[in-house]
Amino acid sequence: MSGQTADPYHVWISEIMLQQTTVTAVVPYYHAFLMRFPTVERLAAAPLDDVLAAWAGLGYYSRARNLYRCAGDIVRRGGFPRDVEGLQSLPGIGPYTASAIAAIAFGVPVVPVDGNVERIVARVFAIEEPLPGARRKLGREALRLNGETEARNRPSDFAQALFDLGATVCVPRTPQCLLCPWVVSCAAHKAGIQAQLPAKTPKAARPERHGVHFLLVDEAGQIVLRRRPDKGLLGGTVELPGTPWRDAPWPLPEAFELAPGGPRHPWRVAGTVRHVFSHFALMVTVCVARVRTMPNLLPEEGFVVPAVQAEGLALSSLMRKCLGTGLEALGNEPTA
DNA sequence: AATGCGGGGTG
DNA sequence: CACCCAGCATT
Repeated sequence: MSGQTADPYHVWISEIMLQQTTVTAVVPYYHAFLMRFPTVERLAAAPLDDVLAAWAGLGYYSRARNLYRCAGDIVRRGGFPRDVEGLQSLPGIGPYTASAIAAIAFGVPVVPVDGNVERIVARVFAIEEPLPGARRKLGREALRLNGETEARNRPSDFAQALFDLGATVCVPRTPQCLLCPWVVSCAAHKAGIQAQLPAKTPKAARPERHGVHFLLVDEAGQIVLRRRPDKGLLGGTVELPGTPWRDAPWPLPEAFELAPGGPRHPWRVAGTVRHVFSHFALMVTVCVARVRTMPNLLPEEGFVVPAVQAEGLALSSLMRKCLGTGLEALGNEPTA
């Protein structure tokens, strides 16, 4: 598997399979796949279902669909693009995979930067800037590392050597520094921080907020909705009536006081819905109740609409989730 | 910028 | 057994 002779079809298949997937998981699939689809032409000519069947068990099945679309594109254009930009324009091929194919199949002097390479580079140069912000910097340093190695003029060998090192020695949690050929020049090892790198931006600690929303259904299949104010979060969208969203969870009796038609309905908990906004996460408890006839509602409590018309309204994805949870619970309930 | 997409490995 | 992993497409 060295140098400029690797078949781009083989490289492409293996790189797609190796996205988010370990080598040991890929190997049997890879061989079986190439037996079944020996060339890109044979792949493009096969039924999609055959391709999906060959992929079954590997996960991330959009990879298989993109692979199939991509095979058609490649055959139509008469072969693989031989540069990063052309490769990246193909479905399922992003920045990493485009660089990997270019380097390994075509000897283009680029360094494909995957998680392994990011980890190795962050450690060798002790780069403490967290990912993903440091991605560009790590890519530049990977190029610099390439220039300092014996394999500098063999992009394919350099890339594959880095993958091997990252997969077997410079592993995420417990790097095997005693086995590492670069231990003496590794800045992170020298500082004793190799296991802490690469750093990652702490996932923005979003405060969690809580609310309770209500799905009230009458015998005619009507429900109560209300419109949010035009300004602010989810402005102008339609929602199930509910409590304000606050930091503390709502004890149900307290929430029921704010339910449409008041607390005197047979409310029960249908489930919870979690939704992440940019600046906080929301946990919604969805409560449902069936009534024979709709109570009279104050205008601010909402309006009555047949449930089947709800999906035509401006429901946010949060409220679609809540409505779905509520309707599902009602559907499972023996009609009283 | 954040999320969903699968399955396998790890602590 | 909950958590973690980290390319690409989509939103």
